[in-house]
Amino acid sequence: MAKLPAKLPAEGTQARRFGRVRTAQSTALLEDYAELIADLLASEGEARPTDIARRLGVSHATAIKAISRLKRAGLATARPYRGVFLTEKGHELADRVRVRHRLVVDVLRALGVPSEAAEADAEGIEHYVSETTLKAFAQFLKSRS
Amino acid sequence: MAKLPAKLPAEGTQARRFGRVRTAQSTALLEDYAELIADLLASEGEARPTDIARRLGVSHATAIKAISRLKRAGLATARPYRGVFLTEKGHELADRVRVRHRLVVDVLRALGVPSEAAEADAEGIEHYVSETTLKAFAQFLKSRS
DNA sequence: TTTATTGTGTAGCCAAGGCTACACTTTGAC
DNA sequence: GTCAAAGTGTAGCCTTGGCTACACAATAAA
Repeated sequence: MAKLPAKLPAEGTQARRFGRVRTAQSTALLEDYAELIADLLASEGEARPTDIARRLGVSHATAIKAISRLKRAGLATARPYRGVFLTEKGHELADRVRVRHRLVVDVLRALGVPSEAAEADAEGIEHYVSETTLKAFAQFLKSRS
Repeated sequence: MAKLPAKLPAEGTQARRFGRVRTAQSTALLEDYAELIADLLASEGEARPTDIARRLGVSHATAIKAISRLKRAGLATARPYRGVFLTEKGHELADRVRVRHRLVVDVLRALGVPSEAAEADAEGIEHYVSETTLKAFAQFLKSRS
């Protein structure tokens, strides 16, 4: 974990926001892995490192490293040669991520973004949408249906 | 720059999207720096590493390292102890980023997101909005005014 | 049951983006 | 003109998230 900067007192709005983005970036990847693992567990009954790697387009070594970060974060468990599983915390995260993803995609589509682009962009956008914004999105969708 | 993965042929949609997100992430920071430098040049007449660092809430060493990446990318120039300047390419990038940022903020606000959250979230979101989505956003704003 | 294929895990390398520590310029106040 | 303060730059360290290469385990085929 990166050490906290020497000066914590809010240096200004911009600095605070920039910091938030950095934090989000570091969790974005764990979120993606958690979601994919939940997905594989649901559809295949198991989540193996190689499958995960293939789905994400990375090498299996990269996937395995990410999995150990998940384990360290208390999101997953894995026994050698026996696949990966999510902890309760991991499942909760995956659920939250899935809901958020759908919401972002739906809003984009409601704004007139073609499905393909909506899905693709949501993949990046979703990690930076705050609770506040999420609520507004839900509200917006409800109001126009 | 990270080397290209061995297998380029699209492994599948998910892998392609994941890859796009990774690419966007690597340019996000350069975009933020370029925008800030343009901002400082416009408002202060000069962009000094320490100011940049303060505004972003990072150490000056970090800012200086980022500036040399900007130089390597052909986006900025700098002479020792003489501040940072943007190349034409850098200015173009900064302009594009600024326009995109405004558009994202405006759309979020139009969706009912409070200004503060809209500004903060846009900081993260903007880097992942494709041209297609941007066009849809512009269209949406125009249609409802 | 041996063996080939596939999967897993580890080690080691790289670049990015953080940090602190230290040395060197510049600049501004006497 | 000197000197202290502020700014700049470099070096070195860390973690993350990529990669390849190689060794080991499991499984399927002969």
